[in-house]
Formats: sequence, structure tokens, C-alpha cells
Amino acid sequence: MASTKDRILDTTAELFRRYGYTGTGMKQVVAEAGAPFGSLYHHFPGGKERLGEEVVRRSGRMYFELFEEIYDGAPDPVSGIEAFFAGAAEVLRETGYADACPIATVALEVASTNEPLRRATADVFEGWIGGTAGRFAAAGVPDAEARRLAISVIAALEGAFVLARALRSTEPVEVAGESAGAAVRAALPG
Amino acid sequence: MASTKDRILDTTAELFRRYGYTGTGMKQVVAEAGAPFGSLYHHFPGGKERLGEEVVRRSGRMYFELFEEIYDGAPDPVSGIEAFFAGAAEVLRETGYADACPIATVALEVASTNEPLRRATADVFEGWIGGTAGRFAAAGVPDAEARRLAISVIAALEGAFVLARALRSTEPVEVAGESAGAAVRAALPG
DNA sequence: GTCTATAGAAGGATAGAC
DNA sequence: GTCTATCCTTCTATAGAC
Repeated sequence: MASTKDRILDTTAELFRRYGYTGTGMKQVVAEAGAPFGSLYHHFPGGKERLGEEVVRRSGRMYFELFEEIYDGAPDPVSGIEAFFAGAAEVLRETGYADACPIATVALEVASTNEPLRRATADVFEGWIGGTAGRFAAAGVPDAEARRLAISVIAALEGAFVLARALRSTEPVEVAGESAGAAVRAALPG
Repeated sequence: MASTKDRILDTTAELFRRYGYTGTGMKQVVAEAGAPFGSLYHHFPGGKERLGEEVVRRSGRMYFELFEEIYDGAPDPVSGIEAFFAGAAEVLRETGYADACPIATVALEVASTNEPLRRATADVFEGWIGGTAGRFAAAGVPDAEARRLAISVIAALEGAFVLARALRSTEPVEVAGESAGAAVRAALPG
């Protein structure tokens, strides 16, 4: 049984994915988490902003762990990337095009309005870029190009999510996955 | 001198880019547009949702017109695409990383919450894909691949915008621009 | 430390004078 | 068709009983 605090964090992460930061209410959080209202401010004295920051950082970590599992379990970098895009497309379809990137909606909402939250999303993306670039570098891609390749792949995924959720189609994710796979293949040595 | 209605549309478009749909208030709209509150509901009897829909469709048209100007003014498809990404990076820097895609923030916010608005964002993206694919096809790319290429390019731009606004850096847009240019070059005949 | 009630501000929308 | 005043809801946050 998860603690009340963890339940609040998990619930908020889910609500952020679907409704964004501004669109998610504190009452909605406690209602869905099955927690009393007061305990929210007991566990998060910093209010919505601080809860949001913790959720963004936590969701970012968890999403990268999912990437690691899939990528590191694949036989090579190209199939690792392709498998991750394929899995993302499947989740998207299964959830009615609701669950895509746990960060992107919030990132766009807060980019010009809330500096602590913007910083949290930036740290998450920077972590993803570094972690992915490190894997490409380990596969033999020169460091500078590994970073650029990581940015390209992550941008392709994020942009595909925007299109896929709007169009209610997995086509963009499938197309972007092939495109990303091809870019990785072209960058590998040998 | 623009009409009150046009001023409201322009102002709302600007606010949507920076604060999103949920984050933009009706009072904020009239305040920035210098319009009396009542005239908002006079010109937009459908309220915020209808205003949002008109703004999304209008912004989508205007942004594609900007693309057409730049792309059609370039000597070839590859430099056209590269020029558009370069211009987007410049606008981003000049506006303090506020003005990126006029649709994306709203698209992610409403994808799971407001079907008429989601439809508007989908129509805009579908229009961009078709218009871009048509240009690639005119340059000799087979129809099916032209569509896939268009999706890849647009996804790269959208994803780069997400990263760029969060990181407050034009690096993602520059990297994605090169990546998109390379993809177009590889797809062209000859 | 759990929970309810409510404060205080901001949201969208409407009425009605002019 | 312009503009102000206001309604009602919803939001975040806090107070205080238990």
C-alpha cells in the first residue's frame, strides 16, 4: 500500500499528463488520490507550485527509467530507439491518446510563467539528453555528435506526441520512430 | 486601425502562445486588447471555447503563410526548410523564448479535455502536413513518402520548440533544423 | 497528523443602461 | 454595439477542531 504522499504524487502526475498544470486542480488531486484536503498541504507546504515541481522531477526520472529498461534490453541502439517509439505508440493508443510525455504539456505551460517549474522541466530534459547521449557515445558516436543526435531523437519524440494527441493517431509516432532509428543508424560507426 | 474583433483575435493568439488556453483569462484578453468586456461576448457569443477555436484556426493559417513565404522564397527545398528553422530560432531568442508554435501548447492542453478545440488543432496540423507534403511531392518525392517526410519535419520542429522553451536555448531548434534538412535532402530525387 | 469548513481571489459569463 | 456592474462558480490556501 503506497503512502498518502506517494498516492498524491502519482495521481498528480497522471492529471498533469492529461490536463496540464493549470488545468489540474488541487481539489481534483485529493479527490482522485482519495486523500483528505488538509493532508495535501501537510505533505506539500509549498502548495501547488512545489507539488508540481516534485511531480515533474519524479515523472522525469521514472520516464527515463522506462527508457533505460527498453533501450538497455534491446540488442543494439537502433532497435532500442525503435522499440521505445513503438512502445510509446502503443501506450498512446491504449490510453485513448492521453498518456504521452509526462513533462511536455507542463513544460509549455510554465515556460513563460513560472521560473521554478520551468527550471524543473529544463533539468528533466537536460537529464534525458545527457543520459541518451551517453548511450550513443558508448556505442561509438563521437561526444559532440552524440549530444546532437540525442536532442534530435528526443525532439522527434516530443513533436510526434504533440501531433499524435491532436490527431488521435499513432502515425506521427511511428513515422518519427523510423526517422529517429535511421538517424541513429547513420551516426553509428562501421 | 484594426477592428475590435481583430484586436481581440490577435491578442488572444499572443496570450495563448505564452500562457496557453487554460492560463489565459477572458479578463486578461480584454485588458490587453484594450476592449470593453462586453464586446468580447458580443463578437464571440460562444464564449471562450469559440474564441479559442477561431484563434487556433486563424493562427494556424497565419503560421503556414509564414512558412510559405520563407519556403517558396528559397532556392530549393532543403534551404527552404533550413531557413524556416533558422527563422524560428531567431524569433524564439528575440522574444525571450516565448513565441514558438502558436498551436502546440493549446493542442496538448485540450487534447483530452475539449473535443471542439482538439478538432481545431488537428485540422491545423493536418493542413500543415498536407501543405508541406504537397511541396515535397512537387519537388519529386513520391506521395506516400512526401507525407511521412512532412510529418517528420513538423514533429522535429514541434519537439524542438518544447525543448527550446524549457531550456531557454535555441540549440534544439538548430539541431532539429539540420536534421530536418538532411532528411529532406536524402528524400529528394537525383 | 487527519480532516472539515471557509476565507479570499480569480475564473467565465450575463444583465441591462446607454 | 459600447460599456459597467455583478452573478455564480471554481480555484488556491488556511484555520482550527479533533
